[in-house]
This record gives sequence, structure tokens and C-alpha cells, in this order.
Amino acid sequence: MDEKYFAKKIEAKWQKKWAESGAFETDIDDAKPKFYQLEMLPYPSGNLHMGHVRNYSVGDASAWYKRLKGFNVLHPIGWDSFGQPAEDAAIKRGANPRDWTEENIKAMRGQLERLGLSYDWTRQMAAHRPEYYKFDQWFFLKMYEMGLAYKKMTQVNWCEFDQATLSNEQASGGICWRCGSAVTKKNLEQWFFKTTAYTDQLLDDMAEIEAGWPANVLKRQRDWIGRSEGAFVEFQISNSKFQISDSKENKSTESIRVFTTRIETIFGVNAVVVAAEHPIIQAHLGDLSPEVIAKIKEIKIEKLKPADREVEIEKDGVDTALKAVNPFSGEELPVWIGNYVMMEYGTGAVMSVPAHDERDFEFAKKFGLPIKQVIEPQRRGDAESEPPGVAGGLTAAFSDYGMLINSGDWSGKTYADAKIEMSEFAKAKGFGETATTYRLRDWGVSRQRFWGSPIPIIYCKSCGVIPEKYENLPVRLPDMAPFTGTGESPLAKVAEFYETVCPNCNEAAKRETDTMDTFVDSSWYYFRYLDPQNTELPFSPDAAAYWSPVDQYIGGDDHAVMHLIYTRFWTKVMRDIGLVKFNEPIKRLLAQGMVVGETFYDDESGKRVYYPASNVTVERDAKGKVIGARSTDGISLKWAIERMSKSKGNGVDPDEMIDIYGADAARLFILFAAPIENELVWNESGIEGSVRFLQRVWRSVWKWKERIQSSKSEVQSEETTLEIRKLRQKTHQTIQRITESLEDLQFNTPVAALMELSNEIGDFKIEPDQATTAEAFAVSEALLSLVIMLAPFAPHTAEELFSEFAGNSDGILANGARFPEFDPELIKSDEIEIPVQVNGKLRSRVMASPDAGSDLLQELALNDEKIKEYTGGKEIVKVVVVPNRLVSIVVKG
RNA sequence: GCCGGAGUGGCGAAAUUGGUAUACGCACUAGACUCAAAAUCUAGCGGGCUUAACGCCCAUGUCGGUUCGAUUCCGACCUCCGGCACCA
Repeated sequence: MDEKYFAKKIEAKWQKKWAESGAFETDIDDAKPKFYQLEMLPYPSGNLHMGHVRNYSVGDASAWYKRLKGFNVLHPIGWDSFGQPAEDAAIKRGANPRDWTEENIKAMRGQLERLGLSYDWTRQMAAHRPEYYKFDQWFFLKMYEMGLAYKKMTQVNWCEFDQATLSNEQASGGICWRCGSAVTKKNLEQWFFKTTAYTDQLLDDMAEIEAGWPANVLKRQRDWIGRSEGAFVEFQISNSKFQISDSKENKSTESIRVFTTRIETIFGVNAVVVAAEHPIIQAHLGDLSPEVIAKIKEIKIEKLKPADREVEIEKDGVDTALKAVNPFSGEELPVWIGNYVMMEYGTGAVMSVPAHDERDFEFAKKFGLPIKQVIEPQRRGDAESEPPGVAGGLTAAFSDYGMLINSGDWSGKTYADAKIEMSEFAKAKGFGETATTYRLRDWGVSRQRFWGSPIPIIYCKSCGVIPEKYENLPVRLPDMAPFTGTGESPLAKVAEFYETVCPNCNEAAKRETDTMDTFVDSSWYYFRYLDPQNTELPFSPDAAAYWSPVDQYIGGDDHAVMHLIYTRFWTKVMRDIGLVKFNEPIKRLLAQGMVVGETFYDDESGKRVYYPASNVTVERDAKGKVIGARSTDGISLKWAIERMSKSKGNGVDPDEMIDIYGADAARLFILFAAPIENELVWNESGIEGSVRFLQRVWRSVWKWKERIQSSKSEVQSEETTLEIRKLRQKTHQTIQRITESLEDLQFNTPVAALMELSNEIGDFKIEPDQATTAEAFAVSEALLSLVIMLAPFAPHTAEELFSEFAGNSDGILANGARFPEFDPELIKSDEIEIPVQVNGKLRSRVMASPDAGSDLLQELALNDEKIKEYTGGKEIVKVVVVPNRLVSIVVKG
């Protein structure tokens, strides 16, 4: 060991040692409990960013901690390696997507290794490799058999000029992002996974994970699924002009079905409002007036425009001249088309109750439709619950609950009773039923892309849609395809790929040329780690039974909805296939905050400029709010906090960090700087503090190591001093604090605790060569505990220092070292300081034994000289004594 | 608009079931060492008033409440951040 701390030297050394000895390769010791520590896998862009460093530093700390606590730890990593950037590189530079991806993986693996992360690299997976995507296809076939994968026509954005499908983003504003021509909708056959088959399970099983998942993630998933309890009600079309003429039996079979959550307001309906795409409108296009047709077109075009969330869209619509009958009141109502009704939700038709729904109110006001109040507050005369402007007619919708009025037989009932009774009535009469609708849709998985798992389906002229046989998997991607960038699947141009024979009749047939959404890969990747070499199954049920579910999952909260819903869905499918035996794959989830950087813009040009933070002074107003910035060379700048990235010029390259400060310092700092769920504003100068801390620990060990070694042969003595007790107390308190924090997934406070212990060791003023055996032991205990507890945060430094104590360089884990345990006896003090308050204000402190009872503490407090000054000549009203905590005296006069 | 979350020094942040507010770090100031600088070490570091020993007052977004005692609990308000959004 060198007297000076050289991060580079020891980091390279230990990384090599770990790799050679397979230190982090997973093995199963039956005597130990298991722990599956998982972090979200990266996309191999070629560059690690600070968000990754944060994510993986936390995961690594957790994995190290659990190993030191005596768990069999599985801590794997892999690559989400299918996706658009590889294809873009192919389009732009003619790169081969596979080579491009493999090179990036190689580069990023190097970066991860330089961080010294304790992964079991033998279990690595990569989505783009056939041995992995084979099982995407395997799952697809299973789901097809189970009726969970199906094909249907849907509308996609289509550019006629480019002959290309466009994503919603690419079709923004109704204009093709590439050529500028108008976007049309095109019907395209797409494959779907039936996520909606598991909607209720996805909601109800949240109860199983409630304790371990952040509340806001569950809430967002709940909102996304959007369960809504209500009823369907049929409104018959009544005017003969629009009856379907070719209906032989009954001319009035046509009806509009609406979905409502407020059936009890049905006597207040003034119109049925439908979406412009509603089938009834399509069916009667020929019967509608030219004005109505024009309006429909207008509304449809408006809908294509990009949604601006800040601006509320003005209500628009038109009376179709159709009439429908309110089945409760018998009233004949107009049927309107409204731009605020969405075809995608419910039935694409609503009953408009302006008195009790804000949107309907706005619509009625604009078009002068009648507004009839049918609900009044339950508590009359209570100003707060009164509807707005009730005396002279409503001035706004009254959407609270209350009693029914103007509602025929139901007048006078409470909304809750009426809701139930009216639903039952509708069902009995055959014009309605209770219903639950959801916002969640089936998962469209077809992508017209090259760089994804091919969908294992064959189209045969005589047999139709035929799944590929299991023994023919994987359906391999060709090496290359003509990339036109038009959005049409490149595989459709590779005859060697799509030309095949029908597994059924052996006639010539054509393969599906779309590939799967990359979210498919990330839905089950962490089960592949459990059994990465399996060629028959995605993983064996036995391996899954031992390691899964995941004990701890860590990743960015941008995946709170999509990825984490898909993977929950996938687990339920795997359970139904028989691969796993549980409902929920992830016990505990930690959503880590983003790493952001300060970004500066030139005030005049508005252009982004790069300045190191040290060359910029940030200007704040009196309240401390940032109002601007100025560079040292006098240029006025605009200041912003933005997600770190190279293109924004606020990015920090992890390699550069490691090069300057070392991986340990970078990791330590990123954990120390802020609670893990907070956003972290990267700040360069803070990391130097971490380096200083590591150097101080290093020097302490260096200073004491010889004395500690020599003390090992000395006879232990019972002799003790105040200094020794103080140091040992701090040591054991620190062990307790760090253990509790890590169990609670806090990573910033343990680092602070390590620093405090290090400071305490520094304050131990005895020189090593004069230290007694007992003193040397106390220091040894403190330093050894410090070093082992440092391992989750700064493993290289910890390993190097530990080998000084161990006398060999096998490493912490190989030596069987364990996270230290604290001794509660040693945490206790002989004497503690008890604050004394008079009338709620701190006036003095008295020293007492921690075992001192209330009477003794009261006596000590009342006899304290300073306290006497405050109590003298006054009446003592009350004395509150909290043993071990404080004494509070109340006086009068 | 609806639903969450958060406001503590110059900055990132601590604070157990309500019990000594500001731990730890950054930045800053002064001193020691040095020919000098860096590094390191020592001391100081919420605001104010007296002082220069002690001490006192005010401070956890604002206002109020409960309590011997509130950053913590309750009510109202302000500000910021995040999610969702014509979801019937």
C-alpha cells in the first residue's frame, strides 16, 4: 500500500482481481437467504451518462450491503439493445445495426467496469441476440395460442407522398415531419397483446406491492388504467327520416349507447352528443345536410392538430337533426356531434347533462341548449354546498352530489340510492346496464422497423394466418436490409427473409415483416438472468422459483407507467403459462430522481453556451431565486436547470469524472449529494470533498496500521478511558445508524455518518506509538468498521484498506468479512446532557446518567443555578420530565 | 382544471414516536506550515442586540390553532415542482 491515495492504481488493481476471482459471480449457498438486486438495463447508445452512474451506484451499494449481510446476491446487468438509434445509424451512415450495437455494448461495458460495479457478467443478456429474441417469439406464440395476441385493423398516421407510417410525434400538426405534406389516417393491420384481459388484476394486485412501491408510481398506474364505474344506457333513434330502411322487422332498432357515471342525472339530459367518428354518423353520412358534413370535416381536421396542453380547446359541434329518446323520461332529444367527445373512450357517445357537468354546461351555453337542474344540495341553506347562482338559473355546472329533483318517481331520493335503483330499472327494462370502462387499451406491438424481434407469424394463401413452429425459432433477422427511412418495414424488402413455406401445407408463404415493440424485450429480461443459457425455455421454473421475485428494483421514474405496467402484465401471462407462481414480479421499487445540470444560454443570441461552473457567477434576488448569471468574462447569461446531455453542453462525462477523481469518489459523491429520489443538480466542487474524505480515511489507516498490527500480539486489557469509551460509542452508534439507513434505502445519510466516524477517529489525539493496547484496539475497531461499511460506497478503497487489516489481498468477501454488528451496551453513555426548558425555552443543561429517573432529573433541573434565575420567586405550575430526553418547567408570575 | 409532492443557512441537505433546529459536505473567512503557491492542519461560519466571560431576542414559506414544548400534528393561504387532462 502506498502512503498516498492513488485512485487509479487501486481501482484498476481491484477490478482485475474481482474479474479474475469471479468475486461477484452468483452462487447459491443453501444456508443463506437470497436477494435479487436489479437495476433497469441501459440502452447501448455507446455512452454512459450520469443518470446511469447514479442508478448503478445505488444498486451496487445495495448489492454490496446485502452480500456483507450474508445473502446470496444476484446482481446482473444486460442490454436493451433493440431500438431505433441503431437503425438511424444505419440510415445516416450506412452502419450495420448489429455491429454498431455490439461496439456500443463493448464500450459501455468498459465504462461500467471502470466504475467497479459488482455485476455477475456471466449472466449478461442482450435483446438483439438471437438466443434472447428467440424467446420474445416463443412468448408471442404462447400468447397467440392463449388468445392474448391478436391482429386487428387500426388507424395509423400515413404520409401519402412518402408512403410511410408515422408515429404521433412524426405526424405532429397533421403535417409529415419529413416532406411537409398533409398526414392522412390509414388502416393498417397491427398485432396487439391483450393487456385489457388483465385490467382488474393489474389494479387489484397492487395491494400486494403497496408496501414496497412508491405511492406515486402506483397512483400513476391506477390513473393510466383509469377504471370508471358507471352504466350504459340506450337512447333509441326516433325520427323516421333516419331509420334504417332495409330493416325488415323493426324500424326503430337503431340506438345510441352512452356511458355515464352519473345515471341519476338522466332527467337533466338535454341532448345526446357523439364523436364525429361515431358509427351512427358514418352510417348516415348520406342523410346529413351539407352543413353538418362540413362541420364533421372541420372537427376531424382540428383533432389532427397537436394538442397544446396549456390552451383549452373551445367547444364546438353541430346538431345532426337526428332525434333520440330519453328512456327514463320519454323526452325526445337532439343528437349533436361534439368535438369534446372522444371515440376512444367509453362508447364515443355521452348524455349531455349541462346542469351537472362542466363540459356539457359549456357546450349548452355556447349553442343555447336548455339547462335543467335535477340535483340539489342535501343540506339546504348551507351556503358552501349551494349550487352557483341557483336563484336566477345556474351560472355554472353543479357537479357535487345531493338529492334528486325534477326526476319523476326518483325525485326526493339521494343520489346514491337513485344511482342503484335507476341502474336496476334500466336493466329490468332492457335499455341499460351497469358497466365499467377503462382507459387502458390493448398493447399495439407491431413496429414497421428492422431492429427488433421479428413477429413469428406466416401468411399462407390457403391456410391463412399460421404461427411459426416452435422448433423453427428463432426467426432470424437478416444481416442488413435496405433502409429507406420511409417508415415502411425494411424487412418487407428482403425476399430471403419473408419468403418461406407454410408450416401447415408446405406451400410458398410470406412472413410477417413487422417487428415487435422494444418494450417486449424489457418486459421479461430480468427473468433471463436467472437462467441465461437455457435453449429450451426463456428460463426454467426452478431457477425462477429460487431467485424471483425481484427483491429490489431501481430505475428512473420515467418508467413508472409504460415499462412497469407491461412487465406486470407479462408476469401474469408467465404465471398463466406456468413459468412462475406469483402475481407480482417486483417486491420493492425505488424510483430515483434525474441528474440535471446547469445550462447557460447567451442572453443576446439565446444560443446555448458552455462554461465550466467555476467560470460563472449565478445571480440571485433577495429571496435567493436565480434571476440570471454572468460569466467571469462579463457576458450576461440565462440560467436553466436541464436534464444532463452532451447536446445541451451541461453533460459530464463519467469517464472524465473517473479519470480526474476516481470511480470511488464519483460514486460516493453521487450518493451523498442528495436523497436518491430527489433531482440531483450536478456540482463539480462537491466531488472534491469526497476525494478529501477518502484521503483522510486512507491516512488514518496508514497512520495506525503498524500499531494495530503490533497490538494483535498483545494481551487484551480491560483498561478503559473516557477517550476510548467515546470512540467506541461513536463506532457502534455509526454501525447502528448506517444499518438502519441502508435497510430504509437511504444512501446520503450513511455517507455523512461515515464522515462523522472518520472525524471522530481523527480527533482521537493519542499518537500510535504511545497508544496502549486498549487504545489501539478501540482505533482498530473503529477503522475496520469504517472500512467495511465503506465498501458499498467506495469498494476499491475499502478493499485496499481492508487488505491491510486482513494481511492478505483476497478481498473483503473472500475473507468472509461481514457488515459489523453494533453492541447496544456500547452505545449507551455514562452521562448524558439533559436540556432544561423554562416556559418552553431552553435555559440550561444538566448532566445525568441515562438511567436517571424522573424524580432525580426534576431535582437536578430545579437545583441548577441558571434555572433558579428563571424560577426564583415564581410559582412552579408544572414540571414535565421525559427521562433520557428533557425537563420542561412551567412557571407563573 | 383535477390529483400528488415539496418549501429549513450563500448552496446540497440532517433532525427517532412532537423533545437541545441547522448533523455531514460544498463555498467562504482568518490563522499555522511554506521563499511562495498548492496540498494539509487549526479555528470561525443562520440573522440581530449587547458584549467580547456569560448572555438575550428572532428565525424551518405566511397566518392562526392544539401542546409544557411544533420543522414534525390540525386549519387557511402563498409559492414552486411533478403527473394527468375535454375520461363522460
